[in-house]
Amino acid sequence: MTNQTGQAHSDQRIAHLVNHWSSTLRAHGYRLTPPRQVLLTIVVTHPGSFSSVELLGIAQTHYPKLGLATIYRTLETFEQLGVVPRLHDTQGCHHYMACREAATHAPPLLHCHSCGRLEYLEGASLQAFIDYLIAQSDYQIDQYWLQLSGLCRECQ
Amino acid sequence: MTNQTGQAHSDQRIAHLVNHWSSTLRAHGYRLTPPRQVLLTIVVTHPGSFSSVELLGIAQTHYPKLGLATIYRTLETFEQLGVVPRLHDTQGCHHYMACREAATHAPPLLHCHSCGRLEYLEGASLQAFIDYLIAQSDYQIDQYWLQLSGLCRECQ
DNA sequence: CTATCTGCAAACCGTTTGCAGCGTT
DNA sequence: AACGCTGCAAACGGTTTGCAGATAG
Repeated sequence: MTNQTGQAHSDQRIAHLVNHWSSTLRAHGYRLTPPRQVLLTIVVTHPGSFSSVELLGIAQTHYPKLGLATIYRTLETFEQLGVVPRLHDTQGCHHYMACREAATHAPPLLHCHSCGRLEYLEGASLQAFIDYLIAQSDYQIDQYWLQLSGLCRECQ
Repeated sequence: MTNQTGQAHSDQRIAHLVNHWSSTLRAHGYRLTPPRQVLLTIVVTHPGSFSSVELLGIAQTHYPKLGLATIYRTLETFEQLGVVPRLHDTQGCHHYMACREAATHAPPLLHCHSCGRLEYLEGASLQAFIDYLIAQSDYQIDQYWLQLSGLCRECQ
């Protein structure tokens, strides 16, 4: 789906996303610096999840003097703007990330151990089920986290 | 449900759990040392989730010279034996824990921000739904994580 | 020109490990 | 009496922070 007919498509799509998020950055008063451009492009391009250090490695092939502190600071603003969700998340957790079109909250994720591929699970039945769970519990739920891990079709 | 008619019940239940897990420890060749007894009782008694440092604090009121290293080491064996599940977990994550009757894998959890209460979500519909999701995806799922956070009835 | 952003290096904080002595079995 | 377990303190690794110079707007 990505490599046979779709290379040009994919490039367009990436360019579109980079544009979109660049505008968002600007709209929120952030400057569009080289480090941010580099990181934005990587994050939008990268197919799987990655850690801060992996991201640093990739980024430095494009922009050698980039440092870890910038990775963390940038990732934080990206996360706030919805460019990137955090895996596991909340209270002291960290690590993997991946890109997405537009998000307010982290949707359920499918994650492959082997190749790092990361996909979003979407669909009415899922949301309906979560809603059902929330209704069933007498909790006032403000955030949930569902993540399934295993091997994707190709890695099996 | 816990405090009006149930105090004696609850005490019995706790004693039973402590016994049960003590036997399990012995059966696996672990010694029943004071630190382990103290930690086991706390973990079984404590209503909500807790971090390693919180656990240290509680434990030291019973056994002052207990150190953090022991907390971590004990928590690890407790986790392996199924005494305690880990919140968030996998690949570098850490933090909260809570007690449970018997477990092979972490079941879905309901977590209250405010009081730290932690409950297990169980029921056929949930498992059925997870199975459905797993079947739907073309992934070979070997682990999943579902956690809902919010305010419990009392804290709302 | 100014305020934001960056790289560098040091500080931090939760967790792990090495080791010598202690205590369960 | 022996071996597993513990406390202490040092090491570790990921993340954050302070600061002075660089640069987008």
